[in-house]
Amino acid sequence: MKLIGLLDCNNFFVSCERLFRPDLHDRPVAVLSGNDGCIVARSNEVKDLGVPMGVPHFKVKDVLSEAAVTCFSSNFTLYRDVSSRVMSTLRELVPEVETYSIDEAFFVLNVPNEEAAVEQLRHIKQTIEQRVGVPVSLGAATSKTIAKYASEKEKRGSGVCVLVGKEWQKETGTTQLSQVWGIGARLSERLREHNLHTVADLLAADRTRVAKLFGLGGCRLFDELSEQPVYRLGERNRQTQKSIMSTRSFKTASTKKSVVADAISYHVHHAAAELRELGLQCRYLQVLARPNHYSDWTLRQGSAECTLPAPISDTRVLLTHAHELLDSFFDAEVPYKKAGVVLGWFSDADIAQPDLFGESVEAATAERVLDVFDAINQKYGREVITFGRAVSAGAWAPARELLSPRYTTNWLELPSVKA
DNA sequence: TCTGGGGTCCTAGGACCC
DNA sequence: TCTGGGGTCCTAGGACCC
Repeated sequence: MKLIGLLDCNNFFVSCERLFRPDLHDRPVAVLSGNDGCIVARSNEVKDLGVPMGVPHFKVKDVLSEAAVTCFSSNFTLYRDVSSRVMSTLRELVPEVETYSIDEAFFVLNVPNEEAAVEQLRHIKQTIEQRVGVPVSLGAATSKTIAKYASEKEKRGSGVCVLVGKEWQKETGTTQLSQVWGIGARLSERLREHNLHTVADLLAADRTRVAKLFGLGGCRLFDELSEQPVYRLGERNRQTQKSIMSTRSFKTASTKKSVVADAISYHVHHAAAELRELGLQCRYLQVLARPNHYSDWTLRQGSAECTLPAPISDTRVLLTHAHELLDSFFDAEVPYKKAGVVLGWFSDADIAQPDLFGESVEAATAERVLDVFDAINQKYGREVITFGRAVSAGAWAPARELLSPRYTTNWLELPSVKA
């Protein structure tokens, strides 16, 4: 039988932090979002305290300090590196892998029967935990949606779970629809209004009625949960990505144009570097700046976009356009709290059509400048050199006061071991 | 004082056309 | 009484995910 498996790293960001802080292994640990704003990862100890996911840090500060919780600012450099170790290990063990997020991957499981599937999952779990050191949970089923549920089910138990046929049927009566992948707050409320609470309730309903009430998404859900898989495994890698976004909230709001402009410059540098790293060029640029989401200024947000005459990845050209766009909507009355850029409409840099009237000598020089530019920044850390002002610290830069070292990707921050 | 950042996909509604 | 109808394309916004 051919099953779909799901690998999920438990409390991933917390586990990454613990990897280099063994003293925190059975201690409560939490990781904060950018700007140290929200809780985005919790160890089991913190979950048991009743601290919800995504809650603003300031709301639970007292609870956290009372329980002596160790908090970290998010350290994506570290998490990305650990993630790639997990994924490459998984790739050695199974034929087909789809990286779904930084801490999850779907994969194909070819096994003679369910017992063998459980065995195989155990083997994957053991290998990853031994080689990489972060705890993982695995699920397998006929469809992605059920596999996802299976991986959650034994998270605190054996860590592996296969749900096929009768085993899955047994679950449906007690599985709340709100727990199902793809059903968020809105949809689960609408389902409740129609007296649909558990998976069994939904499966007992008439499919055409479900289609009418809940559209395409409802149909897919219905099929996935009836073991009629809709979503296939597909390599959704970075080459097929459709947009690159770089945005960030400021530490404090600002009405100054120079501050917002600095932020925009920084984000253009950041997004363009990523674009080149992927070997892509873009034809779409959007610039946005918005006030605090929770203030009276909510409706005064601005954004502007443009289509570029030819596909590019040159930071300097993007900077020019970005600042023109900012000029077009910037409003000196508004206290901006967040700014960013979005790049889109990608094409491959190798096969991209050059501008019909572009001067090829200039283009070749530009390319060499950018190669050197990227090489220097890669060697000495991001944004060591920039085109014009692109300050990564200052009035707009977010707070990251509890950051851990980049243990695995920066020579200066390697952990030292004393014998 | 203090509420993330980066994505994808679907839908409804308007514009336009014949 | 009776206001065409149906198709396509585009876009903004919503919902969801991690």
